[in-house]
Order: sequence, then C-alpha cells, then structure tokens
Amino acid sequence: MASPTLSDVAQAAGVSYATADRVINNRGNVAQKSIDKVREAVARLGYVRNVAAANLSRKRVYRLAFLIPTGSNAFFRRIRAHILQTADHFKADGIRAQIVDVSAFSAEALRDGIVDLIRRDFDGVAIVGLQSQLLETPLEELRDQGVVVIGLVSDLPQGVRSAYIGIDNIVAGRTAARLTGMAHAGGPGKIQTFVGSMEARDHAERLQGFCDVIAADFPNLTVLPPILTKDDPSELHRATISALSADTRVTALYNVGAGNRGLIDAIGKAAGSRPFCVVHELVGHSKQALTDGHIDLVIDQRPDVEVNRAFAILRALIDDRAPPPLPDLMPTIYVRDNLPAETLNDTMEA
Amino acid sequence: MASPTLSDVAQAAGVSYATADRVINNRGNVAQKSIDKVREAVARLGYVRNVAAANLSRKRVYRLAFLIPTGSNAFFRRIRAHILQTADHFKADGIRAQIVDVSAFSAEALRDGIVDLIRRDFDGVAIVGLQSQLLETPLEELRDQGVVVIGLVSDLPQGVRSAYIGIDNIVAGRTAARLTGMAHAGGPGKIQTFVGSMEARDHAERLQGFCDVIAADFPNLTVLPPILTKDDPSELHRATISALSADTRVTALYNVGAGNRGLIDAIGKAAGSRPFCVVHELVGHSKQALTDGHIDLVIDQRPDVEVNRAFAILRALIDDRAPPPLPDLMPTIYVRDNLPAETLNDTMEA
DNA sequence: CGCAAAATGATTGGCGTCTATCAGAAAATG
DNA sequence: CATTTTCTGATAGACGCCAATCATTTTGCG
Repeated sequence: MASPTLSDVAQAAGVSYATADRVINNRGNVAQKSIDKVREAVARLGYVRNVAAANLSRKRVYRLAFLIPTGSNAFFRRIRAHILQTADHFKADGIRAQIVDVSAFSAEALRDGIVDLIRRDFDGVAIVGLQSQLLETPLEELRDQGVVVIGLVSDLPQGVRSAYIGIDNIVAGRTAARLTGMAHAGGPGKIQTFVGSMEARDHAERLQGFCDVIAADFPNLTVLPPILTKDDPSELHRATISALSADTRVTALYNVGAGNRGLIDAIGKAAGSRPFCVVHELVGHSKQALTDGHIDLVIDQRPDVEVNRAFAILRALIDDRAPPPLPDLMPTIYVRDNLPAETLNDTMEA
Repeated sequence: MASPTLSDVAQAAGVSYATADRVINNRGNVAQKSIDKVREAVARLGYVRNVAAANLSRKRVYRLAFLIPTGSNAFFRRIRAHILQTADHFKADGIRAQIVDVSAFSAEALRDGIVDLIRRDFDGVAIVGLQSQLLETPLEELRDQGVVVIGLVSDLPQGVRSAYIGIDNIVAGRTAARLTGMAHAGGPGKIQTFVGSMEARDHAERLQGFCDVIAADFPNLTVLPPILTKDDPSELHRATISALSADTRVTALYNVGAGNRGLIDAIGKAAGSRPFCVVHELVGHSKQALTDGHIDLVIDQRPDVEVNRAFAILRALIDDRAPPPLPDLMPTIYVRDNLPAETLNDTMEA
C-alpha cells in the first residue's frame, strides 16, 4: 500500500541502491543491462520519486524574480498583489520570489533591469517584456548562467525565453469584436476605437483582431480610425466626449488600451442613451462601471491565472520536469453578472 | 540567506529545540512565557516551516476520492480526464486520488457510494452532490472519521460539507440572459428556453437567473415557458425543430441543461437565419458548433479549474492550513473567437 | 519548606533522497 | 594471463522536521 521507495526498486531489480540511484539520476557508469533492470522495476512497482524528500535532500531553493513595470497602473498593481500573495504562500515550499521594479515601457530601462539580474543569482525570472533587440544579449547571458526566463503578459524576443505566459491579443480583439457585432443584432453601426499607442504590440494586435472580425462577419458595421490616447485618462475623457457628441451617430466604443477611467467618467456624465462600450482589464473602476451600467463588457486577461501559471511553469522549467495540468489562459469576458467576488480588487482601488 | 530552521528559532528564542517544537506544533505543556519567546523569534527570523521536510517526516499521504456520476455525459468525461491527469501529476507529492463511480443522479445510489467510502480510509473526498437528506447521515459519519468532504460541481447538503467548489448557477443564468439581451440591441424578441428537469437544482437556478435579468433589464423581451427535455438529445432535437418552425418568431434559444447535440443538429439542418443560441458547457460538439457558427455562446463552468481547486482545497483542509491563492471560479463565456487550445477536449470527442 | 505538578532540555531514530567515497567484482584489452 | 577500465555494492552523513523518551529543573501550593 505504501509507495515504493528507491530501495524497493533496487531490491526488485536485483541491484544495489547505489546502482538504482545511478540510473534514475543519470549519473553514468552503469551497464545497459542494469539500466534495463532498474527501468523495468520502476515501471513494475510504479515508483515515483518523492519530491519532498528529493528537494529536502538537495536543499532546493527556488529564487524567482518578477520584473514588473512601475507606475500607478491599476492592472500592474493587481499583478503585483497577486505575485506577493502567491510568493507568500509558496515560502513554505522553498520558493522565494521577489518583484523587481523597472520603469515602464522603456527598452533601455528594461535592459538595465535585466543586466542587474545577471549578478543576482536567480533560478528563474518572469519578465513583462518588450519586443526589442536591446534585450537579446543580456537575456542570452542570463540564460547562459542557467537562469530560466519567461515572458509574462507581454512577450520577449522569442529566441531568448523559454515560455510566454499571457493571452493572445489578436484573440482578445476578435472576442471584443464578436460581442460588439452581436450587440448590433444585424443593424448598422459605427464603432469608435481608441488605442494607447500603435507601437505597443498588444494594442496593435487587439485592434487588428477586432477589425478582422468586423470586416469578415459584420459587413453592416464600420470601424472608425482609432483615436490615439497614450493611455491617458484625460485624453480618453476628451476623446470620448467628442465621440459621443459627433453628428455621425457612434453605436459602439472599444478601447484597446488603458486609461479607462476617463472614458467611464465621460460616459457617466453624458445624458441619454449611450453606445455599446467594451474595454480591457477588470480593475476597480472598470468593475464599478460594469456594475453601474456605464459599460457593457470587460475583456480581462486574468492576471491571477497568469501569475499562477508563471510560478508553476518556472518551477517546472527549473526542475526540468513537466508542468502540472493548468487551466488554459484566454481572454475572459465579464458582464455585470459574472463578476468575481471581491478579493484583491477592492484593496487595489486606493 | 538560507532559511531559518526550527533549531535557529529555538536558539534565537533562548529555548531548547524541544520547546520550540512543542510551541509550533501545539503539543501543550509549555509556559506562556516560552510560547511568547518562540513566537517572537519566529516573527523576527521569518521562520516558515518547511513542508517538504514536515511531510516527509510524518509520512503524509493524501488519499483522495472523487465521487463522479457514471454515464456517457461529455461534461463528466471531461471532469474525469482532468482528475486523472491531475492525480497523475501529484503522485510525486504523495497524493493518491481515485475516481469512484456512482450511478448518475440517484440519491440512493449516491448514498450507497458514500457508505462504501466510510470503510475505505480516505483523507478527503470530493462529491458531485445532490440536495438530499438521505446523504446527511452517511456524510456525518464520514466526517466523524476525520474525512474532509467537499461538494464538487453540484452541492451537498450544506451542514455536512466543508466547502463547495462550483459555479453559482444563478449567476450563470444571469450571464446568459445579459448577453442574450444585448444581442437583441433593444429590439423585441421571444426566447425559447429548454430545461432537463425542474427538479435539478442547477437547472432551476439557471432559469431563475435568466428570467430575473430579462424581466428586470430587457422589457422588450419575453421568455417562453421552458420545454422539458430530460437532457435527452433526441428530445431536444424535436423541441428545437418545433421551436424554429413555430409561427411566433422565436429570436433566441437558451438551453439550460444538457443534450445539446440534438439542438445543434436541428439548427445545423435548418435553412435560413436562425435565432441567437446559448448553451452550457464547452465540450466537443458545442465547441464545434461555435466554430461552425451554429450557436453563438457557450457558458462554461471550467471543470479544469474546478478540479484544480478541488485538489488544492482538499489538501489545505486536510492539513488545516490556508489554501493557496487560486483563481476565482465563475461562469466563463465562450464565443467562437476565444476558444481554448485543444487539450483534452479532442480526445474526449470519441 | 517539601512535594507534586508542570515545564524544559537533551537526545534519538526515523522519513526518502542526494551525494560522495571506497573497496571489490566483472568485463574488456592486449 | 595480467592489467586496465568499467561497473557494482556497501555505507554514511546530510536535509529539516516529527514523535517520543527520559532526566532534570522550575513552579505552584499546602
């Protein structure tokens, strides 16, 4: 009934513990015949290495770093809170995780942040990345030191990271479009879009996906050229007001980027009926706006799920074993009725 | 830099290892003064018990059972696959999980299944439950043996389980209604609903939530009385055809229960434009129907997430410690654009 | 004060694995 | 065949914690 140990395996295979150990840890200097005997015994007994004992014995400590942009962005505050909370829980499993601040969206700053990591002896790092060649050399250096690197939320140059954890932003845009299209019930419409910056890859991809679906499946709708907002709430506020008051009746608004507070305020103050509104990321104010009926949909990338995955994947990569079965990550649709219970979001509001 | 051990704590507190151990394991026979000293040292050093070492030492084995209804239901096949996969992964952590079959939706059979568990020495069980008083006595007996019991997907009588892991079906129904309402864009409409059985609590709750939202926020829409289908695909097939051909133009279909294959077939064969269609649970055929454009939305309860949670919560309850931070569980909305990548679902199709 | 009760210290033998060492046996080599 | 090379066995000390024992000290109380 009890799980077989490596001693049991050795005995069953008719070899010594030392030989069995040599086999399962690939230490070499073992005859093929012995390897086969041990493998057979492992299979027969259903031996599985006890990771608790293994980690204890080899004093495994996972030192993880999360490179996260600074700034007051509500979304990244959410990410940070999740990381800290998860890190706290995993302390008992020998995992130390810390957040390293990088100034937001500057390739140079990010490169410097990565260079700093090199001397700090981590086992794995998760980075909110950028597509910049500046990062490639330092990331290669990190990797050469045996540090596992993954992209989080926003991808790194593909050659130098072991995994990317984040949603597909084309899918996110397509999803927004599908629902916006549905909400027109076959009638005509004009959709005003807002982007923070067309250089931001996620923004561009979302807009791309959005336009693709509208063009393909909703010929009755037209997508107006995006208004640039720099993710700045006051810019959005202004742009929203002008979109609402334009003669050409806009039937829907879709903000690809951040700064939703401005959009929401503008809508909240506007009189009469409003267009169908879709934004990204569920945070304090977007959630409130859903509840209040100021907006209709929020497409969220579930940073909590992403952080969970990041921890699990980092651990798996460091141990060089298969990650546990984890929920898939995809853009999640919130309406006012399926909002998650209050957890972190409220405390985030401040 | 290295984590403090209990010996370090004892030393820092100026007591012996034995006393420190007595404190952190609540063994009693310790003076308050010593307790305080140890607590202070723990806080000061940031001591966290090494669970790997602890579990190793106490030979912790988590024996878990999942009581799952038998039958060819695609949803439960999905659940089973996830359980087996997760169980396999956690073998290395000293977790043995097995699935125990119960014949579907019979309170008597479920009671017998629970009674069988009593003699089988599990540490925790997750049960796809029913609201039946029949279950209370055997569940109490289980609990008295120190077995942790949680409800999964469908709740148990509340007094006798430690947690429930599943979505709120009222929320699920409300979500379906919100989107169905949106899809009418303010125009008039008639919605045909289908339920498996009004005795099934989840069905009743979904319908309830659905009707509530339509009544409150979409006065232009009417919900037709539900058609009973017993979750039988051929019943649904028939009912769908008649709903589609009725003189009174139906603008939306909402199936609260299972048997979607019949509904999908009927729609696929129908000519011309079809009503807006919403169903529950993403499985092989509902996913295909979304992709093919036969239906518009699938509300899913993410059984993979549920199973993940079940394992984590059971472990936490057995160890009497806080569960790890986990993603919230809520009805998830799928359109054809945000479908998860293929994992289990395909193999499930057979 | 004296005695029982309560509290503490000191210590031990695991748990299953890793890592290392060393002697001895088997196999390959010329 | 002797000699080298390759392989094997036996063993031991960690890792951090648990559970238990036993001797000793401190405390409370009459």
